[in-house]
Amino acid sequence: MDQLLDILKKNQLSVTEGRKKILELFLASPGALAHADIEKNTDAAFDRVTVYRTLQTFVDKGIIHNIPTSDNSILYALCKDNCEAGHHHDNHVHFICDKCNKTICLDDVTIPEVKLPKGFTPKHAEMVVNGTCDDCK
Amino acid sequence: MDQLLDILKKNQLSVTEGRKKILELFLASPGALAHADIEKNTDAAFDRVTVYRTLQTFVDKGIIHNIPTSDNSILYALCKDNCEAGHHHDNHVHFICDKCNKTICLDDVTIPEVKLPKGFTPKHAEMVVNGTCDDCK
DNA sequence: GGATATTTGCAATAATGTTGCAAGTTTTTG
DNA sequence: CAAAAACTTGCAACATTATTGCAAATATCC
Repeated sequence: MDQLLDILKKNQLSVTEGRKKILELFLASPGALAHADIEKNTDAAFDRVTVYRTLQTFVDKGIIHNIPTSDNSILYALCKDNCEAGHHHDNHVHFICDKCNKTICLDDVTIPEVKLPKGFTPKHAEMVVNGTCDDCK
Repeated sequence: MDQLLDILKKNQLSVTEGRKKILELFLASPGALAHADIEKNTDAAFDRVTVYRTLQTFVDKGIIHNIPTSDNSILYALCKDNCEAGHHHDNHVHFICDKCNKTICLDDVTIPEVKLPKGFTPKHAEMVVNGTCDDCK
């Protein structure tokens, strides 16, 4: 309970039912959530628009980050503590299980550096691995 | 010209105006293309549906592959020769330039292996790097 | 508790993607 | 080379996903 308020206040956000509920979902979820998941899990108690705006707000504040997927659904997951507004540090690998379809943040697996061709300067990297997760092995 | 027919015939595809034109665009483009790019560059000569279906056909045949992006637009790029139907070998890094916004296949940069936690079995990996490209440095 | 600032829900709109089917093309085959 | 067969296209309708303006509701500040 406290954790919720803590996070919202730290980011200078008004404490509202929607934000509390959505943030709660993220804290309770082992993996990433899509917009659709959130609508389902809140029993459509909040307007679609509110969910969109809440997610956007959370991304802006650095509370969650989004994960690129090949099938092009937008997934969101909690950021680690060291993320700040507009400055994400989510340089960990994301894992998508082909069986249960869950997306999991492998917080301990950092994205390796790669040597780029001449002239290319990297700023940020994303890495997504597909396969079978621990639960489905 | 020949190259176009070659690719289509190799994949047992009927040679049609739409497929020729769209494939031509890919051959001429240094980077990846989005559905919207293709509609623009063909002056809407082909129906939206046709473009969707052509892209899907090309992906199925292994002529192009799609690239995941954080901002969730679907991008497509040509596969190297060793891709076959249903069996892609596009394990190279993709680079998105923050300045010119182009997406480039770094065919020579292969995605590094990563050590996953116990119980996780990898099957496929994607890697996307943001930054400044050779043209915009 | 009341003024101010923020957030929400609704309605309308836009963008994106999918499907069935008839008409049009391409390929095959005799 | 023409007719048949196979495939592809465009249209219409529909479904899903996302965005914006604005008034009503809610939260914050004093």
